[in-house]
Amino acid sequence: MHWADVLAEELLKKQTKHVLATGITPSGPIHIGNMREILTTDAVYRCLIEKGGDAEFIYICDDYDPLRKVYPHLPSSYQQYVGKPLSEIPCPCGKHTSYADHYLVSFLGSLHTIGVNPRVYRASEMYCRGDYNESIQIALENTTKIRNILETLSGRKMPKDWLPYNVKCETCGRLSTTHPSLYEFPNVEYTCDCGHDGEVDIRKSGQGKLPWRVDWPARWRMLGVTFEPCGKDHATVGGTRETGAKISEEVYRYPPPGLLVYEFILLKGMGAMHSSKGTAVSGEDMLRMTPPEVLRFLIMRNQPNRHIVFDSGLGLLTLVDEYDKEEGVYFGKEAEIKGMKEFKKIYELSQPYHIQKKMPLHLPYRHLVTLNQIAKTWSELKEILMRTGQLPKKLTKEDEEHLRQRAEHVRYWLDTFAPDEVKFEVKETLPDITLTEEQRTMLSIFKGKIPDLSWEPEAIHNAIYELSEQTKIPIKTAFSAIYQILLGQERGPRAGFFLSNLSKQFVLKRVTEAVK
RNA sequence: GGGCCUGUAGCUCAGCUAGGUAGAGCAUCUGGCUUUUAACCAGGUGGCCAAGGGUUCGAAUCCCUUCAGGCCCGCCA
Repeated sequence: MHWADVLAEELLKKQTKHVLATGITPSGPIHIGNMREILTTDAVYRCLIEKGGDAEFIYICDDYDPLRKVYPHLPSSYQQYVGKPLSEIPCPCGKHTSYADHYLVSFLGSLHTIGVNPRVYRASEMYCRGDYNESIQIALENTTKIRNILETLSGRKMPKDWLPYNVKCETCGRLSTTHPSLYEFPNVEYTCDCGHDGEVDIRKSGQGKLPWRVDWPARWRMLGVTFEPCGKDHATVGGTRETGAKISEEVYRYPPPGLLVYEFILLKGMGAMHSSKGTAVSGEDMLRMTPPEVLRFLIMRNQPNRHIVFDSGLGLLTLVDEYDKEEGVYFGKEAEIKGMKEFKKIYELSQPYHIQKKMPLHLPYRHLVTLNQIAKTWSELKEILMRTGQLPKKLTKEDEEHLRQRAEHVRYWLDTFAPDEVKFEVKETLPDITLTEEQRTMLSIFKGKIPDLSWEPEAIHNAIYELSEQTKIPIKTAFSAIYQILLGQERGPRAGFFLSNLSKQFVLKRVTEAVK
């Protein structure tokens, strides 16, 4: 059974109604780990629905969290906002209503692309609307209990007059610089590093926030959460997962949800992804270079508790090939490979939206890498494919859209992470190169042959071989001459294939210029 | 100090949530193909499943111990 089915069945044993939650703080651009949290939840959600469960998928945007520091992606002027809730900090680009919104909007866009559309809650709204008021009061009244749980389980020492409540300073608006000192219903007294001392009435909303370790369990009860994945960073002994479960049970009297721990996604050769460290491959990059169904495939085929190594180089091409292979097997066009388990379920879960009735058109992904460097736009690319008979005459809308999307992803990959060895550029004019005498001879014979040559990969390839024999120059040298006059480099994509995708006139013209 | 993950062919890994003859891709070798961005086709070689113990008629798979590597936590979240 697929892991998502196993989890769904475990949940259904308890009850049929479920609320699956994910919570991600919009403190910066989406990263790959977030993707895993979202997609893991989505997989369980889909399985629950499929098995007749009554499930809801929610996303809680922790936009009331204070800005921790000036992250690498921020201008240094953001120093003044450190400590303020993300929802009350101006947008870095100026187009959104707040800092949090800036990242939330693109995050939700990314989710939509990969086929995830949860119900969105914003912590800032929940706090300001008063949803948390009761939870805050419960927490404050159980200060000793919470304090004991935290000190016992996590082994950390809390300050003497610690309270499970972070006041937002009425003067400077910061959450992280205040020190609550005394709670006497309904007031919390506090001092702030900005010099302001005061007290807030917790019956009024939006005056402060529960610390994370308390906020999490409070929210479970409030929203009826029954399942939530968490990264392994939370899963350590004495970590938030453990203290959260205890606080949920003993303070909020709510059975803690199933807290699935997922492993991190590592980058090949770079280690773990981390939201605040500014890593080499952002989630955005990953989404733009990986087709959505392939990204889902990557998550779905791996058990959540195993780490995944994402290779943004040639490994990406292999991943897409593997996806296509699996697709072929799913539609019965290719034989199943021994040891390929759960391929059916994995394929289904990999689809962002619906499953196609017919198998999508396959074009080798590596080939798209070549074509994308010959054609500049999708319409040019399509024209080449049509002209060379690589596409069926009647191209369905779905297939065209599928190919166009893949072409876009390939293009982004080429612009960013593709290794140099797969890159080339068809030069607009004859590159500044020096050909040997024998190469010139070969090319001039080739020039004579072109007009009558059937412009197909094999024919072209054979013609070059004949030339090599005729002129007695090594085949390598012959190929090299062709790459040099077109690309200005020694090597290139498979010659026959490559040339057939260029127009005959263009090649003839270039060869003519080269032997002048 | 603690937690999680990993250890299966030369390399990358699947198989471990069904205990029942050890799998794939790459590499290598053979044959075919006039042989290029990690070419294609057919076939072959290749494994004490990290080590040890236990459960079992039967263990890569379940349990315990050990070893090695990776990541995370021990500020905040």
